[in-house]
Amino acid sequence: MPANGEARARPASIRDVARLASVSHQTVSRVLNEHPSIRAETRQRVLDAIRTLDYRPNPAARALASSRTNLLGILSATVGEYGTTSAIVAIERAARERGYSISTLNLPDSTPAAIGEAVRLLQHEQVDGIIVLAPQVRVYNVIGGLGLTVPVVSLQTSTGGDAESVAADQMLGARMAVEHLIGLGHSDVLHIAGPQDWIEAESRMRGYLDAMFEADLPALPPIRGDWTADFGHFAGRELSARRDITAVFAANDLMAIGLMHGFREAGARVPDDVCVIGFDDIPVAAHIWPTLSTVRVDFAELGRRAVTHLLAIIDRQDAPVFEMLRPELIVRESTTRRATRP
Amino acid sequence: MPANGEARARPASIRDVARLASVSHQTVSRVLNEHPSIRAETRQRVLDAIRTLDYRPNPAARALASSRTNLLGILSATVGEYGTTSAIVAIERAARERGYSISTLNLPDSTPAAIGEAVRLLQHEQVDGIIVLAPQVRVYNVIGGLGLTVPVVSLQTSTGGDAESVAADQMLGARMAVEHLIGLGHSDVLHIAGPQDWIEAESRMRGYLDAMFEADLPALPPIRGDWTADFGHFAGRELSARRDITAVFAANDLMAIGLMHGFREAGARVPDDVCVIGFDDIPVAAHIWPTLSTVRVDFAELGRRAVTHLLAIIDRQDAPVFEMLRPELIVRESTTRRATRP
DNA sequence: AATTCGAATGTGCACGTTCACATTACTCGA
DNA sequence: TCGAGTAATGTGAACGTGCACATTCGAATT
Repeated sequence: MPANGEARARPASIRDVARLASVSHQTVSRVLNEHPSIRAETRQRVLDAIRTLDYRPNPAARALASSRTNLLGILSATVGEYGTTSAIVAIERAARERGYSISTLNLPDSTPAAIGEAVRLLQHEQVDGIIVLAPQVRVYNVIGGLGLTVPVVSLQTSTGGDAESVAADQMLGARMAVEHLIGLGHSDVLHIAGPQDWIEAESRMRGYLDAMFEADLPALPPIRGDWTADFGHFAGRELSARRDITAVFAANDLMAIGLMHGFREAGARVPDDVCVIGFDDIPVAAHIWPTLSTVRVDFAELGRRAVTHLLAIIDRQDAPVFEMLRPELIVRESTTRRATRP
Repeated sequence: MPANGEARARPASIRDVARLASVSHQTVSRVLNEHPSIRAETRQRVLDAIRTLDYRPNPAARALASSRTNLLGILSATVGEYGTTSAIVAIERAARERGYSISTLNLPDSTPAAIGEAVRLLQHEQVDGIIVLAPQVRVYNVIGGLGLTVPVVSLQTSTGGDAESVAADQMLGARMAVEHLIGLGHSDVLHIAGPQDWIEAESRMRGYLDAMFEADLPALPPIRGDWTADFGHFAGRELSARRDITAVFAANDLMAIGLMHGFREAGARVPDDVCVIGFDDIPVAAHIWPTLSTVRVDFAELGRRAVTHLLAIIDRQDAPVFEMLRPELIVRESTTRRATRP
């Protein structure tokens, strides 16, 4: 009969709990994992012992024995962007609420080698699933070709079939923006697109093209940007020479803001000479001058859906099918009704 | 001699490597952990076997055996803010480069209960160290009172002694901003501060007060904001009635931008009627109208330092002592020289 | 050639959990 | 009253690594 009055250095283990509750360690394990065949009175005794000892199962041991880690990997390419950041925060919250931890991995670049290495690293950490927030076509191609065994859910893919449920209808959002401009009487609407490889860039451009086509207006060749305000700034200065353009739909708010800056420097007034609308509704959009019209997407909700979806796959349940998230048009000063042409 | 042509379901273990290299598993372990007493030829044989089998040590097993996880916890309160986000990305990169993974935990609120629970959660994940990005005095008090065994490094603490080396000199930054305004001839400078509990808010306010005092100017009672552009907007409308104020130093860019919005709505022109300077240099600051003067802090460098510092503590080495990071004053349109008073 | 000592390597167990299987307790019907 | 069948619990062995200790090897010293 060992004297047990000593101060314990180590945290309590499952066997300590078992001893205190006068059961076997396996019974404790059953209580923890909600096995059905446990007498209510026994369960209570175990739970009491757990509380008394402030016992928490050791995740490393659990992972080793069960090869389940309760860890979700986030593979991201573009942290710093507003949308990505919001989504990540939401994912982390949602995951914690369900007992999962998050391991983030930010891609240094999106070469196939880097992507492959990143995925291998996450896989090696034995994550139970991966959420991909790297909306570049290339990334999906690489990951698809890797023959992974861990489930992967990606935000904003519009290429595959099943990932649709974790996407916002960006094409629709872009259409809403462009149709809004057309509704104001603009017929010469230019699009500043995102980089070629980006899925979101493609969807938004597609929305632009569709809206123009349906309104029977000639679509202008889009300009490829890189999402940054600096690029928008540059483009604005270049474009101000072209008097034929009366409205611009920029693929994100940062480029829209830079664009307005460029216009301003060149003497073109927004919205009087040219209207500008962005995409994302970043927090400053409502406060800059002129306040920026834009399209809002609930990135946080997207993140939560990704977690729900992924956990369903992990637990081999049917993943709930969501409709694509509907963006919201936010009209502000940068697209007020312009004087109709004489 | 076992036939080994079978397809393996499980990844290779340390014993598989040992068998292939004709050594004991312990020798493999020594090679992995860079034990000095290994014959070069043996090491090479082991390394070859590792490459052949694409072996990677199992983190869960390693954590269980050594109770070291190679995991760093990030406790954050304010993701979404530009500075925090930049720092987190940098931390993650720096940590990965040194073989550590990151577990992020975003505080839902900063009540002592939530903080305690968060820290306990991280501790229970057996993180080797924690980086705190929750610059509220309260948070440190709670954590300090917890008697933690894992090393904690926090960004931007100015209360304790040793954490100084992972901080930017925000007080200096604030002084630079205010002295800049004073240099332009302003004597009635108002400060829009951050929330009371925030260390950064206090440092920036202190810088304001010091600069005013040294210039022999009366410091106006600061207004407490909440970091958001919306608050700045509100404050701007309120303040525009006060004609005595000719310059405002806002504790961050978002409030500065909102403030300019409020002024604009009330008919006060920036910088002609009132100058505004912010803090952070968020990406849009250079592109809004008027372009925003501000103070730039290298948050990414701060994050890298935090990692360096923390790993040194974990490895029981002397932590390198950095000087506080020096902020940089960025002068733009919002604080151009104003007409001197008649 | 024997002795010594450090370098190089091997052996077995511990870490804390889950899994497969074994055992005991209880319920119900004949 | 007994057996069958299921509910409830227990036993021992993994999982893959690091640690403490034991052993062997080799060269230098006497």
